[in-house]
Amino acid sequence: MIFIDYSDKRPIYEQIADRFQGLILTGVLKADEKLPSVRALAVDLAINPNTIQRAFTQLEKEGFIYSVKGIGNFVQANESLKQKQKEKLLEKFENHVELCMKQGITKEELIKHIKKVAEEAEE
Amino acid sequence: MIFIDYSDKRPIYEQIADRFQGLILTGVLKADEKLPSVRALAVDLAINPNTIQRAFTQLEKEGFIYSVKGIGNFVQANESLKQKQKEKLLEKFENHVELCMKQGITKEELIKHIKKVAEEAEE
Amino acid sequence: MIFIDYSDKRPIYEQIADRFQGLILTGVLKADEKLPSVRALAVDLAINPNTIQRAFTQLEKEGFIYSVKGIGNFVQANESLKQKQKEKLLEKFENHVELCMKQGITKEELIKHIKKVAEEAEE
Amino acid sequence: MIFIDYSDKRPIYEQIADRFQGLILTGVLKADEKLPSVRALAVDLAINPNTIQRAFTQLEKEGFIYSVKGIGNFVQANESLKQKQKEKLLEKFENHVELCMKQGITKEELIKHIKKVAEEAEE
DNA sequence: GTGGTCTAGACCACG
DNA sequence: GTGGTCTAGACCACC
Repeated sequence: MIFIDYSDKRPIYEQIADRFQGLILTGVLKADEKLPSVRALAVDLAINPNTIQRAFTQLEKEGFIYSVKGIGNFVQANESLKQKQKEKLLEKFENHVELCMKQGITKEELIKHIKKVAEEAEE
Repeated sequence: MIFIDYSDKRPIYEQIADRFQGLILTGVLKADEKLPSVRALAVDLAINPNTIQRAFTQLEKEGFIYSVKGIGNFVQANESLKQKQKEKLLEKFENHVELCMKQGITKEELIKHIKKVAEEAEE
Repeated sequence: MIFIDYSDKRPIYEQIADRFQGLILTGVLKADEKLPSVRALAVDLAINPNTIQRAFTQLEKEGFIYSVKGIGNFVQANESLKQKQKEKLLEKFENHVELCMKQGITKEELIKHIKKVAEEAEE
Repeated sequence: MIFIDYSDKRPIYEQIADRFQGLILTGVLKADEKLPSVRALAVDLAINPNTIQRAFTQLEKEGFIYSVKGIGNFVQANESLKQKQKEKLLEKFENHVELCMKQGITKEELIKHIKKVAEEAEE
């Protein structure tokens, strides 16, 4: 369910947080579902519990999960989060498109690549 | 011509290198044009000359500039670089598109945003 | 009558104690009225009986209820409690006012907000 | 400038973050001013550098400071933050007022206490 | 020297 | 057992 890429330059806790965020936003983890415990995950991934804890703390502050002392961490049921997330993605997308155009890539070319990705995804 | 964003998380030398890379790829800096000297830039930006040197070293390694000892650093005339750069951008673009689709954004929506950016750029 | 907010950071026993305290102070629970039994509440809220017991113990220590072994827990009839409670609230209120003023909020502004709340409550 | 209250139940890192937040919002620390270094503060307060770091990380995430690797942490110049902070305070204030009224405290009484605090502050 | 990340080990409150 | 906090000590990238 979760894995660490040590060749990735981003800190481990961020990788973990991002991974869970993805699982939540894509609906793999449903609302109020329990996440694995800090210690269990730490053993599983062979890393320090503190690092997991840090990931969870960040997820909680961002509103993706809520934690109950002595019980565990659970998925936060918040539909508006998905909307915000989508807006963020689109903003990043626009920035990227702008960058591409500055380098002389036409919009037709970009659209071609979108269709290519879409087809590959369908398969 | 060059500026530093201290609130940016990326290291300063990378910001500088990226900035020059952009100026070269967009044609603002032409082939064989002389870049500002390390010392002059260091004074100008009020940062350590080592940092500038590091940026230039990276640019040279990536093939954007060539340095002549005792004289200065110059823009590398290499058309194929632009091609490589374009491919890198498009690869990043495809990854982002894939991410967007995983979050349920349709390709029509993406295309709509491309057109929006294109129009804003024309103005 | 009682409910638990798991997204609340405060411990469960404290939430329960506070809730009963409110019910007593507002007069919903009258003097010498019997509180629900520890076991019944535990089943009802689907939590550990120890947690309920802890809430009741605290309430008893603070003088809001008295317990009769083998019979149950009852509301303490003590008018002076309300007075003490009021003083506590006002002390907290003054601290908050002080904080607001340190941040440059004028007393006129605060009074305006009080009137606003008062009007909303009348409706 | 900063002190720790060990009898306070809140975690140390939160106390420190709150204290700095206050100093920034009240204007004691001006925009772009350098905060004490993580290590220096740790020695000064006789606590672990990690704890300070945590406080700073939180302050940065909340937008009160920005950090530059290898240089230090600096006060973020953001006027809109003060506004947001004020709104938060007033919301908390209204909640408290509502609570007071539920316990039978009149608005006249509350206003009287505001004036009392205001007078004490003037002295 | 400075911030940022990680590990190891410990203690506490809660349920 | 579970999350939350703290300490001690280490290593890294950056300037």
